[in-house]
Amino acid sequence: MSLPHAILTALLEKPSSGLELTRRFDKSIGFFWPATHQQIYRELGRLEASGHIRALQPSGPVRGQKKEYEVLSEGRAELARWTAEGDAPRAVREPLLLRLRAAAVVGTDGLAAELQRHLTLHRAQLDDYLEIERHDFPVEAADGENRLQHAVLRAGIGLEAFWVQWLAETIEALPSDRP
Amino acid sequence: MSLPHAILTALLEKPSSGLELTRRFDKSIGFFWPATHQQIYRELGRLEASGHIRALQPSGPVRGQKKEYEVLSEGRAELARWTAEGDAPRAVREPLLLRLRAAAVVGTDGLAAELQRHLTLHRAQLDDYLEIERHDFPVEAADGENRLQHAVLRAGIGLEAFWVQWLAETIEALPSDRP
DNA sequence: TTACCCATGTAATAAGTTACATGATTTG
DNA sequence: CAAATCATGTAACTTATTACATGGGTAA
Repeated sequence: MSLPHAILTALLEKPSSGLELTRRFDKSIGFFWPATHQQIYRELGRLEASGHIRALQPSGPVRGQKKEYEVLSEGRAELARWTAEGDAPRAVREPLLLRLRAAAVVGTDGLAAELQRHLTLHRAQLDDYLEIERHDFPVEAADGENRLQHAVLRAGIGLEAFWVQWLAETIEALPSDRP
Repeated sequence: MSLPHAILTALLEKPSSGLELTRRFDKSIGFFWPATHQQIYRELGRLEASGHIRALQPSGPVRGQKKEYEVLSEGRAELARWTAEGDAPRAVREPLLLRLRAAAVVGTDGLAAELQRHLTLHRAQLDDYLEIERHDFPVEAADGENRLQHAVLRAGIGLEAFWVQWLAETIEALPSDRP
């Protein structure tokens, strides 16, 4: 039940249409909770039906017409409630790790290339995050209003840095490297 | 499509019944791909139907009777195929990070306690992993047959260590800490 | 013999993915 | 006006979660 709350957060930061939300997800909240435009439209419909948000232009819902949404007080209350709520940390669910376990049984063919490919991807993502940090959280304005957003970005940076390091180590230690 | 391959890997390591698989998932493969017994039974049924595995006791499938499965050569081939296959790294999807973003908008009530709770959980998981490492991968037998399994465990250790550090930093920097 | 655990399963729901459909607006 | 793009949606399918059902064995 996280997607509706991710959407409420995004809409509180700035009222938007479905497609605008999709774009913003692709480069912000979606780093930690990806969603396609189909999911977002479906969820916007539900949030509107439950009175958490409303469309700004009350004109007839014509297909192909942009529809902006804003959060109502009920939506804000629901988001505050959810924010204080607790849950267990999410498990990892990374298929690459399963592939390593499988490779221990059926052989490591193709594994080195796959690890290398992931390393490249994670390095690129890490660079993206660091660029965002340089741009949005410059050192001279350290820790102002947006301490929380910065903490979230730091999590992304830390996770990518971990993967980069682990992949490099694991590639190094792979049997095929030592004939 | 990872669960069937996780099950094939587990069954190759050791033929098991559904409930035994569930138990083993809870303390091994399931760290990186959790599954409930319902998921596992369903998937075992599919794998049997598609000829990848077979039940050992061919007696009538009586409800409540233990049923052991083993992997057939088709299943091993399928697992090898999948292992060499590639896919994109999984996104993070951690609701706690969404809560931080939400808290930046609706307030940080309850957030510190939740971060503290996660810190405790991640510390415990890290300790569990380190204990497993001490037990299963002692330094004197460094890097033998099970280099790959060790790499997977190292990933778990690295991820938990990251969360412990990030949570400690973030709790420290939380506004409510400085009145 | 009741209660508990082992073991396998069904059903319903929610969430996520993939493919496709449709209208409006801009641009060559 | 044809093609591309913006924008909103439907439909079908797969995966994951939650709750419940059923039967067998064992021990208080």
